[in-house]
Parts: sequence; structure tokens; C-alpha cells
Amino acid sequence: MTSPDESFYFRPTASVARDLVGKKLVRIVRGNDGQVVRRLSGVIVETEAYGHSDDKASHAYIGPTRRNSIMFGAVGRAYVYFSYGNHFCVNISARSPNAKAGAVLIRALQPLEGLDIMQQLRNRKDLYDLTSGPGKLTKAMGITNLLNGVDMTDPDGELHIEPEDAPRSVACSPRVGISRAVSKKWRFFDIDSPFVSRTVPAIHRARIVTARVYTNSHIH
DNA sequence: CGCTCGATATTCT
DNA sequence: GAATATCGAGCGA
Repeated sequence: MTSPDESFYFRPTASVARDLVGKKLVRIVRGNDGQVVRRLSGVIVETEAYGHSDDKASHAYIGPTRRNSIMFGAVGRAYVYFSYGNHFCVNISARSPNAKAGAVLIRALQPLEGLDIMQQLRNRKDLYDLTSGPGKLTKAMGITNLLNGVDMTDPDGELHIEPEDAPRSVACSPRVGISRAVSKKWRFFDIDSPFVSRTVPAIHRARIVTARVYTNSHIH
């Protein structure tokens, strides 16, 4: 199995966020002997891009700190942070070669492998409630700050991305749960998926942004 | 269904 | 002390 390499993540963060929709987030659990015990995975159906000095809503806007340092380092790494005092969120560091920082927040998955484990970790059965939010999916996959900084381009790594290139219709909208830089349309989601984190207003359902028609002017 | 509230890391005032 | 890239329990309609 291959994974997108660093060249995939060394592009404008919003482009990476768009192109991650439809790929698989994979969590590998290994035993003491190094053998794979379980695979947990899901198709990414919703992401958000966070920039640097161009983006007041980004953790990186204030410059490097201990928490956000991954956003300023190598691309393709997991940036895991603790939010609102009770859950984790997972991002992948990604940025244009001429930018200093950036990351893509994974907001929702369609559960694929290891459903029973995810249901246990979440203490919930409903597949539509299992990974339909950034805090939910980290709990379902057992992602904590212990995984902060892991290389997500390593196809044998505990946490990585795998291709899953069935055609997707991707739309964009303003990001969720922020109060600054609300005009940027840097949330990307699979317009046909029932697994996104919340209902998408009708005004945004028509804004198809595929790889073919995408330009930066669509998302500003 | 929609509302309020508690959980409490990290950063800012 | 207050705000933030949230979630879920507990409530009442």
C-alpha cells in the first residue's frame, strides 16, 4: 500500500484539504510482536484548511508555540491538540513551499474498517454518529496527543493516509465553529455523504469544487 | 428537536 | 478570568 508523500502536502493548504476528501484515514494497532492486530479506517468526507499569517482563525496565526509547532515543521505530520477541555482534534501539516505554517483539520469520516472497536471506544452504535465530528473521530480511532508529530506519509505507521480515489463531488463553505476569518471558504466536504459533521446549508450545496474546476478564487 | 451546561488545554487579557 | 478549530448529558417542548 502507498500513501500520499510529502509532495502531496507541500502545496497550498486549501488544495490539500480539498484533495484529502475521499482518501482514507487509517489507524493501525499493533501487538507487542509488531504484528498488525487491528486496522481502523474511514473515508475522509470533511476537512478544513488552516493557514498562518493569512488566517486569523488558525492556531499558527500567533506564531510558533509549543502546542502548534507541528504546523511549522515537516509536512505530512499529525498535529493533535486537546480542545475545549475534553477531546482531541487531528490535523495534517500541509502548506505551500512559500508559506511558513499550515494544517488540515480532519472533521468527519465514513467508517470503513474496525466498526466494532470504534463503537466500543465511542460507546455508541449509530454509524452516522460514530465519526461525524472532529472530536468524535479521534475518540473512535483512539487518537490522542501521544500521536502528535507522527509521520502520516508512512504506510506502515500507526496513523496514516491511504488513497481511495473513487470520484467525489467536493463543495466548500465557511469553516465551522470559528468567529474570525469567517469569509474564507476553507471547509471542504463530500456533497453526497451523509457522514459530514453537520447539515450543510442549501446555499453551499451547489458550490461544487472538483479538482478540474478548482482555482484559489473559489475559496476566498 | 433545541436549549443549556460542564468538561478544563492553551492562549490571551 | 475569558475565549476557543467541541461534544454529550439532561432537560423541556
